Amino acid sequence: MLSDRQLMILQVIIDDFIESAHPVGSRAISKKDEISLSAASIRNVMSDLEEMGYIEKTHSSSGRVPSEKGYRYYVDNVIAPTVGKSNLYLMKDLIRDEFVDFEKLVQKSAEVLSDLTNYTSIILGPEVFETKVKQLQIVSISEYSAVAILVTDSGHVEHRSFTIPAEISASDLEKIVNILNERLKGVSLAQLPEVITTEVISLMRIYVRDFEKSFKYLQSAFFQDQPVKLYIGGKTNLLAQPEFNDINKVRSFYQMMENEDRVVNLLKTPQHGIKVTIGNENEFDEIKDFSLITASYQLGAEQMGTIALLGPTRMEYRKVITLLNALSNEMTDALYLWYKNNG
Amino acid sequence: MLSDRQLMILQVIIDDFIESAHPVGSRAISKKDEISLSAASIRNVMSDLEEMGYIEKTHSSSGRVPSEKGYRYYVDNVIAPTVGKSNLYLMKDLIRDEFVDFEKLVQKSAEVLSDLTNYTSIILGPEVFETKVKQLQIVSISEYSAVAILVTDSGHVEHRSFTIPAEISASDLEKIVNILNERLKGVSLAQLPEVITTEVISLMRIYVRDFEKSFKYLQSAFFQDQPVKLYIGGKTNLLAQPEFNDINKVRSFYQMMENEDRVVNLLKTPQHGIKVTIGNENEFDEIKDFSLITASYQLGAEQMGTIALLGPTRMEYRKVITLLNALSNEMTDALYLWYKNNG
DNA sequence: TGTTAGCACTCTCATTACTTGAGTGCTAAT
DNA sequence: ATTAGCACTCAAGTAATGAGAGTGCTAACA
Repeated sequence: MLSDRQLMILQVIIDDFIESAHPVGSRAISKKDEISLSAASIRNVMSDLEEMGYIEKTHSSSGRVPSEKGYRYYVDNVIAPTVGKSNLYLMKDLIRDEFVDFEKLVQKSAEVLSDLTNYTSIILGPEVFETKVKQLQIVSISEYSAVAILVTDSGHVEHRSFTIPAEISASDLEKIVNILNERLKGVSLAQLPEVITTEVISLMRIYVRDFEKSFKYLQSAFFQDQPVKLYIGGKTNLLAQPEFNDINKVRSFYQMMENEDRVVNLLKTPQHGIKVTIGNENEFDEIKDFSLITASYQLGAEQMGTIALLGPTRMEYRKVITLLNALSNEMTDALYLWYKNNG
Repeated sequence: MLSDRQLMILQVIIDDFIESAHPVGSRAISKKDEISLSAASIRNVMSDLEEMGYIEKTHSSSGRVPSEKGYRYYVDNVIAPTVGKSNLYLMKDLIRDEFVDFEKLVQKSAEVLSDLTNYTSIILGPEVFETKVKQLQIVSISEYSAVAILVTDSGHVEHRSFTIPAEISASDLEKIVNILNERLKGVSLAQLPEVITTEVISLMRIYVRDFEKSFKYLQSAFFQDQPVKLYIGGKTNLLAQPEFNDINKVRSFYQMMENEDRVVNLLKTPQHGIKVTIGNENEFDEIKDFSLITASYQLGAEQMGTIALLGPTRMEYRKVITLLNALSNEMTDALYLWYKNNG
């Protein structure tokens, strides 16, 4: 347990370092208004804090820098209790606007979030598996090609074009669509593949000549992979951070960000609420110099998606956590309202 | 006009520099198999070339580096005549696969192109202005919201969700859709806004009560901006180039690439065929250290889109130009075939 | 007994000096 | 016209130096 004095000084060191990115020395601390101790006394405290592992030196005679353990303590014991009290109105503005399109909203949120923080924001779109098919439709473009359009009850639209094999006539196609529509309406996207392979296939076999071929095409057009939507904002923001002066860091960072799967895995967390991962706490090597803060937004008890901010370990935790908290609440509220309207 | 000897040496310098990124000295040149002159003689030639502006020194006693004028000469007089002879089969493979979806094709092309060259590829999707409305449809999601879906005769799908204002009934909405469909079918996207404001409005006024409000919503859902589709591949490739060791270059480059409008403007060229822009020849400051090679792919006489590669001025022009040429031809062919099928 | 002034010590960082090697330009000989 | 030879230039790496920031420890102080 830290004494009041130790806590105070740890806090000053972290706050100062977060702002300046330079190691903090005892003399600098003693000059702060809120500190009325001499540099020498502070040195004693710092020595204690270092022994306990909360701060460290970059070299034998340098000032002190927060360690990951230090940040962790700061996040858990200094910031956490104060979150939730202050409410952010910027976010409200963002969401209050007519809720036209969920994707737009998420995209915009990512943008705002990165602008506000100067870090990189990552938002994982809502899980679409639980949404249900509202309508399936095929618009034929020509004799040889058509577009299949799938609309879900959440207003999500997926579409694929595909070529119509010569053996299938226009009337066959129409039959297929009718069957599919009848049987698939209300089926959740997660169940889709299963329902198709069991029920629909037998139905189709009765009505449609040469159905295997038709089916193959439709399936290739639609039911393989339901990609997770990923929105990234402010990828260049981190370039402005001084810890990014090493070009190799830049390389490995951007290489990681280009790999969507990797980024998605980064955010997949079973946990609700805010989660802070500092430096090596993270399991991915590429971001062992970063901190990642994730928050989930949800609909009822069911998790929907994740918002995250990625920045240096020297991150403005207080600001970021408050912000993320507010945004995830707003999004949860918005989703709830919207869902209610869509009964 | 350059003498044979001068041309030969210029070529050696450029080839060597493109490969190594280091200034090329007279002694190094004289050691090449294809050169049978002493270093001293080469120095004389180099001195001439420098005076003419084709090469330059990085400092008073360094080897020579191609100038932009040098690259320009190389591209115009050394490479141009040899292009078109060699045909690339990799590209064919790419395009020969079932032409399922134009967007997929373009995206894949961007990827392959950047992998093959280690530069950054940028592809501008086909201009959709000339494509025509095939069908407009509105799927209502709930009492309060709906999705509008627009399918064009090129198989392109646009969709927006919007909220239905309380004053508009379901039957009104149906009427609106019917009217829109009837009048808009076959109208090109470019004409869309005009047709709507002239013809459709008056029609709607007759049939639909309180139409101004409905119209406003539909319009906001659709007819404002038709975004150009942009595909970028291998954004991180350039990071591997030695000229990218300056972190500030990295910053300004990535900042530019995040601005879609800027990138689109970069590629908008009235010219058909291959166009090479070297360093300062380009009007955008951010890429004055880069070379940009663009090729258009087309349908008939009508330009459709642009493929481009962005790399350091020290670029493998020969390879890149050949590649781009092949790809743009393949894409043009593919589009032609496809259009014929959709006659 | 906790606090502080004082001082020797350590390490980084910026500056300067030195060395080496690659490359040029010129001149004189071939 | 070509080339060998040589003096000269510059970049880049390395070593030496000094200043500045900061620490740790000890002894004096309230």
